[in-house]
Amino acid sequence: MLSKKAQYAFRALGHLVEKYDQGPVLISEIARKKKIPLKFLENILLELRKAGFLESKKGKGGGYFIPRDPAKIKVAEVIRVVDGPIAMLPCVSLYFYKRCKNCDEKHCGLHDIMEGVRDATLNILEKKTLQDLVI
Amino acid sequence: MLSKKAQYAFRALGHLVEKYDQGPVLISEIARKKKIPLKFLENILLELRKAGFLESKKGKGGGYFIPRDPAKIKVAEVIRVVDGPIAMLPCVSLYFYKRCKNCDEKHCGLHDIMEGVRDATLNILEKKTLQDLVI
DNA sequence: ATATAAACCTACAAAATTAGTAGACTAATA
DNA sequence: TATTAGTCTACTAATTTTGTAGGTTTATAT
Repeated sequence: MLSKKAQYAFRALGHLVEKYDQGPVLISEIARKKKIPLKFLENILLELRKAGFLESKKGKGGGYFIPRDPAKIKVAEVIRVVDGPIAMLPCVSLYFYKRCKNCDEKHCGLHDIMEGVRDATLNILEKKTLQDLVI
Repeated sequence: MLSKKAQYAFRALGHLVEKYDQGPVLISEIARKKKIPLKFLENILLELRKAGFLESKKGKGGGYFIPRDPAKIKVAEVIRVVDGPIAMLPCVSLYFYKRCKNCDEKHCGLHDIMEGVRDATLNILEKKTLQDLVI
């Protein structure tokens, strides 16, 4: 399951995609429109900005905006930044790999199964982008 | 990510698949061989038994065993019992569905994306069985 | 019968993670 | 220089995860 934080992040990003190229959007507007706790959203947007998915502008007329083509920002990337690993086991994660304690990956059936699941999942999430958030 | 509990569950089930049709296996043996905390494992096996994936026998010569063809018990079923939902969003879960608050599933891009992920994932996990845990 | 073996069961506790809040700080604009 | 709006750190509260304790029940062997 995606965390609430990740779900909020996608809701906010969806809003910003709709306002793409229309200048900065206030955090408070996003919070109100999308019913997201304001201070929580602040932290989330900050994190997304530090990861390069968003840019911001301070002071009057400021706010957040998507700084590049939303169709170039992959859903998989966003999940990794906000929630961490996508895979169902550490030992099959591409970006957060940790070897299994007490189990040999070469002879572990679960490992192989979850490798398959990871590939099937990433096959979708690496293709879908922020643009796909709005219909 | 699968919880530790689920990972332990699969490790234990793998051991029991290897001992399939060889009579009951002691919890303590599984715990020792698979390096799983004994009392935690007790609870896990109990849960698996109540879900019908295992049977047990008390007293001397007792223990746990798989009561039917391991190739008939799906990995997806086990995950649902131990960890709950497999889907990445409540609103696309088949067995643990909850509608989205503040978002219309008909016009939610994330919903559609995660529906695809769910299908791709289940396509694997509904086919793989306990038999696939051992290689 | 009785001792022993082994699973059963409930409840609890500790640790980790997630969700959300507070409040002072910095930068941009008017 | 007042106001607007994002930045940042740290904290708290809630929930979930990961275990543990300890007595109860049931089956077997002597």
